[in-house]
Amino acid sequence: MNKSTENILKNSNLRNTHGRTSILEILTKAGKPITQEQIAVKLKKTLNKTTIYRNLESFLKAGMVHRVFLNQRMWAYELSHNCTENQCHPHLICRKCKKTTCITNCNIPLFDNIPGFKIERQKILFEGLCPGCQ
Amino acid sequence: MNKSTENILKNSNLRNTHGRTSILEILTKAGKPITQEQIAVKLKKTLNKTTIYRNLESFLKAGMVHRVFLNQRMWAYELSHNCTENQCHPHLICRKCKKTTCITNCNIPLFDNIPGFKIERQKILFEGLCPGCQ
DNA sequence: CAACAAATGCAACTAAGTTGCAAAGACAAA
DNA sequence: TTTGTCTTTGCAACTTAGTTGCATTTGTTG
Ligand SMILES: [Mn+2]
Ligand SMILES: [Mn+2]
Ligand SMILES: [Zn+2]
Ligand SMILES: [Zn+2]
Repeated sequence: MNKSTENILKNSNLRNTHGRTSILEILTKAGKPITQEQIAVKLKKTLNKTTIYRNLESFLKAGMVHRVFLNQRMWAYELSHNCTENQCHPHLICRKCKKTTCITNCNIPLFDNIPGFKIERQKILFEGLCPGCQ
Repeated sequence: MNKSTENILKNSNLRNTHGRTSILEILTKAGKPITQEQIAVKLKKTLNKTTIYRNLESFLKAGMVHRVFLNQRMWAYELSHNCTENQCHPHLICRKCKKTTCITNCNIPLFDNIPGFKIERQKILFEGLCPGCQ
């Protein structure tokens, strides 16, 4: 909807459609990884699930979003603006409430000194308790 | 088949069946996370996939195996003997050959000092190049 | 506005894992 | 070693998450 979203799409050679801007808005508001289905229910004007998946795929290719694995059998997507080139910010899955939280206020070094391997990207998943569950 | 497998099963109140011992042998030989299907093709005497899943589930509950996430849409299972209580050993997925390697010769600290959170377990996934692909 | 490529909706399909149930098997007590 | 009971297994049908093909619609550029 807003100017910056429009420009982001243009710069990635993606057409400015209602679906795309809505999905980006929803991802921005979410502030954490969400699934296709969660996106679908938040949409004011419904979009076919195929379309949602295809849009997410195009965002992925353009580097605008990341696909995150969360111990369930489905993907979750989030804006990649809190990640560096070689490290996604970590996530925590709460043992009690099962919710996922982005951990962005931490400073975890990249462990790229593993003999024999070239480490390009590091992803960390924590299990434990979120602030609300202790 | 061997005595120790038998005892492991007994200690977990799991009956000593041919399927269980074969799956455990296969997991031991594999030395890395493998999927239900990969287990199935390695079996000398075929087992129904439901049975494989159910056995893996019982091993999981007993803490004998871990379920590992590998950027695909299916689970991989491995013996948990290379993990500590609060940290699975990391895995690397090679960008070139797509193979998964266990990283067991590293010493990565647990990042449990994240304000507001109680970290109980840490899982790391690396992307990069394996020794054979550089 | 016209032309064209890109995006969408729909229905059918695939893949991974799950469920219910009847039959077979493990194991311990007698 | 037989018996009884509880566990495990196989099978078929089902579920869930995501994908594919194709006809229609829409965005963008000139
Ligand atoms: Mn996040
Ligand atoms: Mn491993
Ligand atoms: Zn919680
Ligand atoms: Zn490799």
